[in-house]
Amino acid sequence: MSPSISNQITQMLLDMLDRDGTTEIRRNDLAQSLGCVPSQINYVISSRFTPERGYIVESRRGGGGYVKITRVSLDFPTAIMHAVNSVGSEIDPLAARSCIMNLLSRGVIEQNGARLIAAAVDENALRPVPYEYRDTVRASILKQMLLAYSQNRKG
Amino acid sequence: MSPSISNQITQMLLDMLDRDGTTEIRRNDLAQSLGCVPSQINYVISSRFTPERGYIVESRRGGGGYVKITRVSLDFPTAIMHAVNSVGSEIDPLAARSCIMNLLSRGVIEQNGARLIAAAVDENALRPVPYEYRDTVRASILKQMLLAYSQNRKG
DNA sequence: ATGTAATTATAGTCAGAGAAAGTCAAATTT
DNA sequence: AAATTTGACTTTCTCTGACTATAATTACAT
Repeated sequence: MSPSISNQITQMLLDMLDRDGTTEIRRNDLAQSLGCVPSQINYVISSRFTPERGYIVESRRGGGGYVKITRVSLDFPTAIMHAVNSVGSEIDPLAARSCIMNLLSRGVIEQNGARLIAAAVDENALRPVPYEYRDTVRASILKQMLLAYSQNRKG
Repeated sequence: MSPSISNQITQMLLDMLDRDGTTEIRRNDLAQSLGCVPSQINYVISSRFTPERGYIVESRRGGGGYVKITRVSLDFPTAIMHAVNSVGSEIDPLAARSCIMNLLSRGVIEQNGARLIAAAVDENALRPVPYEYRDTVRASILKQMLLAYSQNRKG
């Protein structure tokens, strides 16, 4: 893991979330204590704690304001369907990765499956497809695989 | 073994890999320290650390970016490596299917894995890719997935 | 005491600068 | 001819700060 500030913030938030699945912060304080500008917290949240990835974020401005992050969890079929539906007709490498990681971290899919799916939709595997089609192909493969995955086992 | 810069880079990466099978570099730093242009690192990676030779490469751009190379474990079934090498640069749906079935029937891969791989290289998933590229893409994906599979525990 | 205005305390947005890595094809070496 | 070397250009990800939006609190007038 790279030592970028964004990654530190991410890690810190994940640690807090690991305790009870929810965390509430004061944006400015956190930024202060990490030595970055407040808006970077927003950047991290919007690039990593997305609904796609299984988080809901609420906030409030003004005096006594806060930012609250909650990790949501769904049952297997619902989670898979949700994921499939969220994919759309195109998906870029980062979003695909997020989608897979999200399912993995929530225990919807397993490490082995995640690896296979990740390998299939990786930019590396898709190199031979013309750039303009890549995200469309990625979406197609991802959806097919998730569907196939849901056939896989014990519900 | 000429002392070309590419060979030096290769050797350095191999040395790093010998420690724990994985290595993460900052492309620009490495290029700097070896006195070559950054893009030469890409050349080395794409010419020597290929899936056929048993390497998985991941990377990230932007601040805190990196290039990570992983060598699949030395004790993984040679059968998989054989399969990867037998695939070539193109493969049609039928051949792909029989490749997968073959590995499955020999117990090299499992039902679940076979299903995922089959889904990914299926004509259905690849529909969005122009016909002329399909078999090439299929080959690329298949190889990447088999390689990823060989990373799975209890293989 | 009550309603309104001013002030203060937060958080959000966005565009631009900065930091890596990737691509491609021409030039060079082997 | 094939492999290597190079650098100009592209794409992606991160960081920053000026500006905006909203909520709570305080001040003030009635």
